[in-house]
Amino acid sequence: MAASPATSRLAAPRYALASSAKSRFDRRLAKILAHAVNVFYEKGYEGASMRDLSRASGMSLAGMYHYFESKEKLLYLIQRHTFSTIVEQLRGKLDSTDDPEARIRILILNHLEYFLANQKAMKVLSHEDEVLKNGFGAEVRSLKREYYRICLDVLDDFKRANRLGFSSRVAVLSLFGMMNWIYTWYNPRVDGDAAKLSEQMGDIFLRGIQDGKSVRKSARVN
Amino acid sequence: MAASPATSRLAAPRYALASSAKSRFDRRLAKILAHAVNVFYEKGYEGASMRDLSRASGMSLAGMYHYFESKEKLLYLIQRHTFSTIVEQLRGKLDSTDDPEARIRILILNHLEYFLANQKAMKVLSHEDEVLKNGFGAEVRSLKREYYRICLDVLDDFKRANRLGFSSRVAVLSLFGMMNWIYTWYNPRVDGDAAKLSEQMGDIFLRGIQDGKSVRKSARVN
DNA sequence: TATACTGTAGAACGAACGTTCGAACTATGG
DNA sequence: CCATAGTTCGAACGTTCGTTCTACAGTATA
Repeated sequence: MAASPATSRLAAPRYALASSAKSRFDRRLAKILAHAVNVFYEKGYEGASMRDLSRASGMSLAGMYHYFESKEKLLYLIQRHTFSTIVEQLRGKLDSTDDPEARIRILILNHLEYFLANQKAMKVLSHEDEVLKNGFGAEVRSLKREYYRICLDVLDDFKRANRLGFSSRVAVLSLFGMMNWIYTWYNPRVDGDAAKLSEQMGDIFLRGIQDGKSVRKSARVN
Repeated sequence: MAASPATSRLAAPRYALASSAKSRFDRRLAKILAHAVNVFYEKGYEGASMRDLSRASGMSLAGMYHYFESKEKLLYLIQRHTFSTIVEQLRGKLDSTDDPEARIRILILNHLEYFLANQKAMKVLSHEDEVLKNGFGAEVRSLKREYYRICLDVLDDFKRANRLGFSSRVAVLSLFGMMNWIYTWYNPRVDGDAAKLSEQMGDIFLRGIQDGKSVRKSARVN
């Protein structure tokens, strides 16, 4: 048979990556993933060839297949790692307070901090979110739903605490839009760091979902 | 020689499409573009093959090349048409009033109306915005800057009229994010039509960029 | 009816794609 | 020092890619 290790070690913590993975295999794989992120970031998933990816990692084309069985799995590993890390981080930080507004601020800051620190991975996550099919796609979509659920709950708490009437769904999805879109325009020199940006977006969003006489209904179209 | 018409008619209003294009050639091309939008929408630019595109238009692979000289040009024609139409529509509608807030409402409604009515084309425009290089890319980017400029001016008017202090850049780009992101989540059955959505987003955004005691600075993180 | 141009498609081009195979290398442990 | 497992890669597989060539049918003009 002579099966490759990636397929033979069926159980075992193959593809650890999240925790303190120590084996030579895991460290090498993590390096490959990091280089692959750069290539996917620049050329897109379909536009990046296995030859591009192997060149970027300084490894032969065939050698890559020792670490993962397909290009699709490579994208899956990147997306899973990125998504589960941001969910994990958010969970930890939200524990620090019960104040509903502060929790929304935390959510925004965490998202933008992670987004800007891992901009390329986050673009690959946002931009290539429909290419994974079947099993891999289902797993990533499940992580996404989990993240969405957490944020929706944070918003619902705020809404209840302040007796507000906005649609939580539209609000949270609008907020995601504001934040995820930055990969198309962010420039550190003119836009500052995550703290500055999250304060600005937080201000807009938090004022936006609260009641206020400031909005003149008369100015509405139709 | 036997040059194809697409390359031989050098001057002339080849690729009219925007205005009331009447020739058999233009009508057929418009049909192909419409079908191509569907395919790009579902598979992405790189993921869609010329064979997919020809199948969708019910035309042979070779026959397509009578209407445009490359796959890249096909994407360019789609993007240019979509973008110049939305810019043109916005220009027309903004003329109807001078009220700064009403103009922002118009901008949002126009964007969402067009976005939802041409959701597939708008996704192709948003999602495949980096694949066009050189000449084609420069032209589309120029249209994008024009649209950005108009929106920035509308926001600046509002800011000046109400003596507000927000960053117009961050505000307009956040607004684009809110609006453009909807292609990832919009469901007509639960989210209603463009008018409803633009009222909700308009409320969030307009309150968000105005001053108000509602935002507790104390709740800020760090 | 002869002439010229427009529109269409079958077949093929070379290049690039994701993936596989087997041989060769290196590291480890008895 | 040999045996074994883990790691690497050149070469090639079959397929699909975007594009082109050529021949031919349709249509309008003269």
